This record gives sequence, structure tokens and C-alpha cells, in this order.
Amino acid sequence: MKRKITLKQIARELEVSISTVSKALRNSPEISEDTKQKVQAFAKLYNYRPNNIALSLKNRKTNTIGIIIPEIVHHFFSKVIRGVELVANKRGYNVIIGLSNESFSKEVINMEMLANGSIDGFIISISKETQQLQDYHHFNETMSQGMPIVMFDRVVSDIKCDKVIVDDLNGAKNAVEKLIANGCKSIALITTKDYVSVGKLRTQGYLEALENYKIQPKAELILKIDDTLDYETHLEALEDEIEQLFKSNRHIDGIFAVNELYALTAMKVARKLGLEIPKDLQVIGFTDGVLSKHSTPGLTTVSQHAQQMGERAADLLIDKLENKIETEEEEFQTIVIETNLVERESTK
Amino acid sequence: MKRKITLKQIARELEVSISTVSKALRNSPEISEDTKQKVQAFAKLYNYRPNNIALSLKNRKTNTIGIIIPEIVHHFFSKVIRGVELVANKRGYNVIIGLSNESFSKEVINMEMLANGSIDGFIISISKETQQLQDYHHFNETMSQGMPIVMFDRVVSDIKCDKVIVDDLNGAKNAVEKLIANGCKSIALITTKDYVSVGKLRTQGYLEALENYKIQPKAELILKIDDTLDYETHLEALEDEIEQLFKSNRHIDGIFAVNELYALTAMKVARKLGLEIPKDLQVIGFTDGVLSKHSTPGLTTVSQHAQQMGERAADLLIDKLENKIETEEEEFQTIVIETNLVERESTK
DNA sequence: ATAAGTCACGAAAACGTTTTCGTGTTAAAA
DNA sequence: TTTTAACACGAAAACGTTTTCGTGACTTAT
Repeated sequence: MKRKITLKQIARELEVSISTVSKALRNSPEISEDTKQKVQAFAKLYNYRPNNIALSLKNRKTNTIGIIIPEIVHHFFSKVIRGVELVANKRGYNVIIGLSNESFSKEVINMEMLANGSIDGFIISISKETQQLQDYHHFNETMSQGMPIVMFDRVVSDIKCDKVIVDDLNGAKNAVEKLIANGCKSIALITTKDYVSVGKLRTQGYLEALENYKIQPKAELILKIDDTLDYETHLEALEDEIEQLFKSNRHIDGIFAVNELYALTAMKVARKLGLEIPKDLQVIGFTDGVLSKHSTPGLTTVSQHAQQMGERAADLLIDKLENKIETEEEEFQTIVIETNLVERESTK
Repeated sequence: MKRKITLKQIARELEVSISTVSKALRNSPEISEDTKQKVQAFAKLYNYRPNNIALSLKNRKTNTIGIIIPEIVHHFFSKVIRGVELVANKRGYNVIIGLSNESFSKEVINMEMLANGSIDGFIISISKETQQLQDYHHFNETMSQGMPIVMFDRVVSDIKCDKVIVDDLNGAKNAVEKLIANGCKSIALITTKDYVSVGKLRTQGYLEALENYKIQPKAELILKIDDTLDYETHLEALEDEIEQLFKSNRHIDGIFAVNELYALTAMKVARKLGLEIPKDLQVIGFTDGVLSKHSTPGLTTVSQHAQQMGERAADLLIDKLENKIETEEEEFQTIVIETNLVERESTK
């Protein structure tokens, strides 16, 4: 079990100085051809590679970016990571992940753990709890120490940093308008509580669509799910709530849900109540994931282009990292990714 | 934009030496109470945190583990990551991810990128291409440099290292025996080509179950899918193959599929052909993911306990990292995670 | 023969820590 | 008064690099 070889060992073995070895390997003109040959051959033989940690310390640059997300077992977030990893790798960066698990304190701890030199910058989607508490001190502190942050999807508008967001409002609006155009007269909304920024925006899109068509929104058609409880394990509670919605409003002929699971569950409940999809009820969800694609009937959804979001976020961050020079004026961008509607069998 | 404060700056400001500052912060008895107070107060005020990179260099230990997987947009792998991250975090480690995207060369590059000091050890599930090529030099080289590897799920038995695997054979066997016990007379298998280690084992489990019940396996009931093509985008091809299977074997009344997607697609095709589930056809899949849970009817699956695999793998790796002393004899463990059958509506 | 210039290399600093060892000052013991 | 011991702190090395600067040995020009 021999350790990795270092410059010092090569130097000792070849009876030259460390500087000479370093220069020889980097092909410096200062070094004679003979010595270069000798050193390079030796290095190759022993498979020398510079130690990343030493380089990071010297250059004060780790070439690593940290991504903090609430959850990884999630189609959307894992796609974003894939996007981030793709461009990070292409541009010579590593990616280190931290999961907040929707908890404020874990988000803070994770960031502090990474902010002490381990990474050059952050890509973040904030946790629900942070959104609720509206405590953003950790973001401000991190940025005040010169570490750039790019937020995506769940962003906070007060914070001055680069952002990549989805056009939630228009995505929702278009979806609902599609339902209206398809003949739906009574469209229900299944959404989250308002503190979830994207839920709020999608709700707003729903309302705007109705307004455009002079339809009076009805409070009883808007179901706000309390998603602090993990709906993966409380599926029945969700089903019950939706069943109540249908039973109290028999005339519902369209559903817009702010995520896949709500939409799928709505379809399931509807089927149980004897409704035929899309004849009696048309359904559109947000977030195009595996569930929508493989459900029967296939679910029409608003696609968020998650991977593209990750790619743009990573490019934004790395651009900022590599152009530190002129960044004194501190300009921040917000990239808006347009959604598009993926039509499947749940709509006419 | 002030940079993070260092020991040196504190020392200069307080007109003491760097050593004194370091010792004061670590509460060394060498330092007087007065000085400690002063230094600690100052450090707190300026929110001093030791630089991780410098510590890594000094201690020759990064407290970071690398996880290399073929794909991240995948329920199984993301659950494993969650498990890894969970225990890594708990034990004071960070997690850095590399995606091989099922490619041999990306796997090698990713490993080399991380092996140069960035991490202390690897957790790996090898790519399909690597399994095909059977080129394992990068694993051996990494380990010969004293960097431990823990393989999970897709492992290679020739390599001497710690492993965490699922009991694929028995999982499959139990599933098929369940089908037999439920009255299935003609059970088809939908699997992958044999170079995929887990596919091979699951196929073997299928055969053993049949043998136990003195049922003669029939070659025409075994469909081996070539999954070098990304089945997410070639869904129709998959459907066609399965449809052929059904049409040539009208008597099929049971399906065992080695993953969720194959099982789900089989259900879809069956329904299209007018078969009722589970009356006419019973289906069991491998890998308990979101699709199985939310499909209609719910799919009975063999659960792999992915998160637990990740946790065990991380514990194994960190144990090894922190017990380097007595590891001279190099003992390697293989942890087998037992599967269990999650029964839903696709079986009687 | 001397001055200037080129060549090939080494010493040392720096990145930010921790830790070992040495040392000057003061107080206690002989 | 002298020796010893405790105390409080600093210098320096080490981790593995890169890079600036210095320098001795030649070669070339004057």
C-alpha cells in the first residue's frame, strides 16, 4: 500500500530540487531537455498527479461547487443535479452535495460546513422551513465573505444574488387556459400553502387565467394542502382531502395541480368516483417527471426543464467565479426558464 | 467583500503569534486565561472558522467521500445517495458526487479527478460499460494507493474490497415462488442482457424458483432486453418487444420483471391486449420505487432498501478510514441486504 | 583577460493550519 | 543568593504545491 508519490519524493530520488521537478513537469524553458526527460519519465512511471488539496490551498481555489437542496430522492432535484454536474465536469469543477431535508438548521449547518474553504461557490434551492421562517442570515453572511451564491427554483427575492427560476406564473396560467380552451367550466386548483414561493406563484397563474376568461374564482375550488407532512407516507390523508373536494363540488370538470403527485392522486380519486379521464375530467399537473410519463392515462404536465436549470445555474456560478476581476460593481442576473406544456392523455 | 479571517490576521491584530492564537482557540493550558479570553472573543466577533483545505493538507485527510454512480435521475441511486449523505454528515464527512453516465471512460476520469487528494475513499456502483468491458484497472490502481473502495449493488466479485449488495437471487426467487403459489402456471421473465450482474442474478433466481417447483423453464418465456439504448426515450421499442412476447405466448399468466419500468410497461401492454390484472395476469417487479407505488394497479415489487444500502456502505467506508491502524491484514466484508416483497394490487 | 550575458538549477516564500520544542520571565525552593 | 520549576509565549517545521528571485558555471563579446 504505497501512498501517492509527491514532488519531494521525486526530487529526492532524482537528486534534484523540488522546484526543478515542478518546473520540469510543467515544461518550463528554465529546465534543460535532459532533466525534463528524466523527470517526466520518472513521474509517468510512478503515475504522479499533483495533489488537489495542496493546489487548492496555494491557489485559494478549490474548483469545487457546493449544491444545497432540500431533498435528493426527487425527480426535479436530481435532474437539476445532473445538469449541474454536467457543466461542472465539463468546466473542470467537482460537485459536492448537501441535503437540507427541508430543515432550516440542516441548511445552515451544511452551508457552514462547506463555506470554510471547501468550495468556491454555492448553488441552492432553499428549504421549506427557511421559506417559512424567512431567516436568510446564512445567505448574507456567506456572500459577504465573497462566496457567490446562485439560487434556483425556490428563491428569495430580497436576496441579491444570481437566480435561475422557472416561469411558474405563466406556466400555470397557460395550463389553466388550456383547460378552459378545452371546454372546462369548473376548474379546481390543488396547491400548497402560500409560504412555498412556487406554490404561491402557480396559484397566482391559475387566478390570472380565470380572470382572463372572466371566470369568477371560487374559494371552494381551491384546495391548499399542508405539505409539512410528508405526503409520500400520508397518501391516504391526501386522497381524503381530494375526495372531499370532489364530493362537495360535483361539477368539477378540470383539475390543475401544482405537482405530479397531487395530479396523480386526483386522477386516482376521480377514477374511484366513477369519473372518466379525460371525458368527464381533464387534469394537468406541474413538474414533468416519471410519474406523469408512465401513469395511465399519461398526465399532461407543465415541464420545468430541470436539467437545463441546473446547467444554467452552474454556468452562471462558474462565470462569476472566473470573472472575479470586473465583478466589483456586482451585477446579478435572473434567468427565467420558460415552461412548456407536455400533452398526454389526461387532457382532450 | 472581506475575505474569511485567518489565524495570521488575528495574530497580527492582537499582536501575538500565530501559535498563541491557535492554542488559545483550542483551549490549550499553555495559554493564560487572559489571552484566551481576548483571542476567543476576537475570533467570535469576526466569526473565525478554520480553513478546511489547510486542515486537510495538514492532516492528510479530507473528511470527504466520493460517490460514483452511473446515473442520478434514478430512484434507486438517489435513495442510496441519501443514505450515504445521512451517515456521512452524521459522522462529519462531506459527499462529493461523480456521474459516470454508464460510460467507462467517464467513470475512470471521474475517479482520477477525485483520487488526487480530494477525497478519502470511494463508494461506487460501476457502469454498464465497465461491466461489459470488464476493465477494472482503475479500481485496482486506486486501492493500491491506499484509497479504500466500497462497491454497492453492481459489484465485481474479482475485486477485493468491501461490498454492499442486495440478495438479488433470493429476492427474485421469492417473487417468482410467490407467483407460483398464487396459481400462475406460465411465468415469463423480462430481464436484461447477462453482462449486467444484477440482471443475471435475478434471472438465476427465476430459474431456481421454477426448478424448485419442477417447472420446466421455456426459452421463449425469457425476454432479454438490450438496455444499452436508453429505454426512457425508446419506450415504444420496449412495448413492441413485450407485445411480441404476449402475442407469441397467449398462455402467460405471470410476469416477473427485473425492474419497475419493465413491469409497468408489461402491465400497460397487457391491458391494451385486454388482460385484466391481477385476474388474468399477475405481475411482480424488482426495485420498489415511486412508479410501483403510484401506478394503477399498484405494482407488487421486491424492495431493495436502497437507503439502507447507502447507509451501510458509508458506515463501512468510514469505519475503514478511521481504523487504518489494524487494517494491515486487509479483511474485506460483504454485506448482503435482504429484500422483501411489497404486495400491492398487481398480485392476488 | 575582463566584462557581460546566458543557462540551469536551487532556496525560499506563500497558502492556513497544528504541534513540538525552545526560551525568557517570574515565583518558589534551597 | 542561587537553583529549580512553573508559566506563557514564540519560532519553526510540516502537509504539497507554484513561483519569484538569486547564483554559480559557462560562453561570448570586448
